[in-house]
Amino acid sequence: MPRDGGPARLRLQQAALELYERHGFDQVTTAEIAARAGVTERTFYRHFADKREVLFEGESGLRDRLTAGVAEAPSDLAPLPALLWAFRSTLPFIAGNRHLSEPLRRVIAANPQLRERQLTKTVILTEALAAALRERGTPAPTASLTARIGMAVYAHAAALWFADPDQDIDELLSAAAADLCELTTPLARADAR
Amino acid sequence: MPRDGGPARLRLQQAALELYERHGFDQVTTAEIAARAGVTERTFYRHFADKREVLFEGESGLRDRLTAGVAEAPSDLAPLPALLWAFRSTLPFIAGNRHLSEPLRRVIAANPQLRERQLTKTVILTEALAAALRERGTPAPTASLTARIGMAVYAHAAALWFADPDQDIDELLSAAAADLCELTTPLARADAR
DNA sequence: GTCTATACTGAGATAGAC
DNA sequence: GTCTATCTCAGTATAGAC
Repeated sequence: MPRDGGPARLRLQQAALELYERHGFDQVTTAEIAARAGVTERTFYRHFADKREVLFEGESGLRDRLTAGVAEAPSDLAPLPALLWAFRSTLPFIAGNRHLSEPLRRVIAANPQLRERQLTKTVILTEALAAALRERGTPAPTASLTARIGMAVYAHAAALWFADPDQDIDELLSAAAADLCELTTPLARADAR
Repeated sequence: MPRDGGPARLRLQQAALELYERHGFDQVTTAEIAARAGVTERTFYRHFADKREVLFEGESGLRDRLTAGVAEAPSDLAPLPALLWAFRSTLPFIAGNRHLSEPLRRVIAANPQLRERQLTKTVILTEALAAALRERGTPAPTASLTARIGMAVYAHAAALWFADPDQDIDELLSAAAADLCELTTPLARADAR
């Protein structure tokens, strides 16, 4: 069996993104992707659990950066500020990779199946952030709630940024955090009930 | 074609839940579900878009109740308190249906495909809540962020409740809201940056 | 209601790295 | 020799087209 140069995995990812973007996710078969990558269809499934997963390798990279950011955040920061600190530390990376992540984003946005998979990745990321907070000593329930709230703020800022890329993402994140404070002040007045 | 008694749709839902629970989602074919419901496989796909969707009819009921709750909430309530008010108004319904929703919950939790679909339903619910807040006059970006935060609080409380059903879900929701306030106080001190 | 494409799975064989 | 990546072949079931 001739093994040509590059790793099949990477070639499959590139082939998939190109074909998905050109013809649409539904119109591309795994056989086509495999053919373009120079391997058989079965090999596709050895590397990726299904037709969607081939696009989401990059997610784990972001996850690693964010959890590392939580670990590196100043230890005197409270849970939520520590999370926001971690988000800020990844913004340069995100903004810098925009030209690469943009086509991927478009492909995912265009297909329900891919959007569905991305939600799963978001949940995994949320759980990873909760675990990272627990590593800092945050109690488990607090860590879980903080991760959910932090992801909500982050997702909100990201959505605004994607809607209007000219805005500064750092400022959007700060604004979202400030908005969160405003939203919760009436709750504090009403006390625990 | 003999049409026996009950509506096919309901029989399909019941048959699917029973079979999924007994044999596992992956091990059940749509043909088996249809046969058990006394219809053809084609009829299954007339009623439900895919093998998963058959389990998620109840979600739209909860969505309707929650959006109605947001509309009915006292008009002087700020967005987030209004949302929490709506959540509280649905708690009796949720707690009351527990014996019915429990097996459904187990089936969904046991399968990644079903969990993935549920996440989609959660996103749809979040967007519906944001729309309901806009109907109350909440500006669009605030409505969106509020819906995300509210869902985070609700999901957190629900997770704790499912982990320990003996706790009072109303108190769990209040506690989650109080925890949210505590989480955000250090943010307010650090100001907008 | 019928037919079909294709996503996905399983078992077993081969090729090369170490 | 082991281990891993790949291929071959054969099959099932979902979902969509007709």
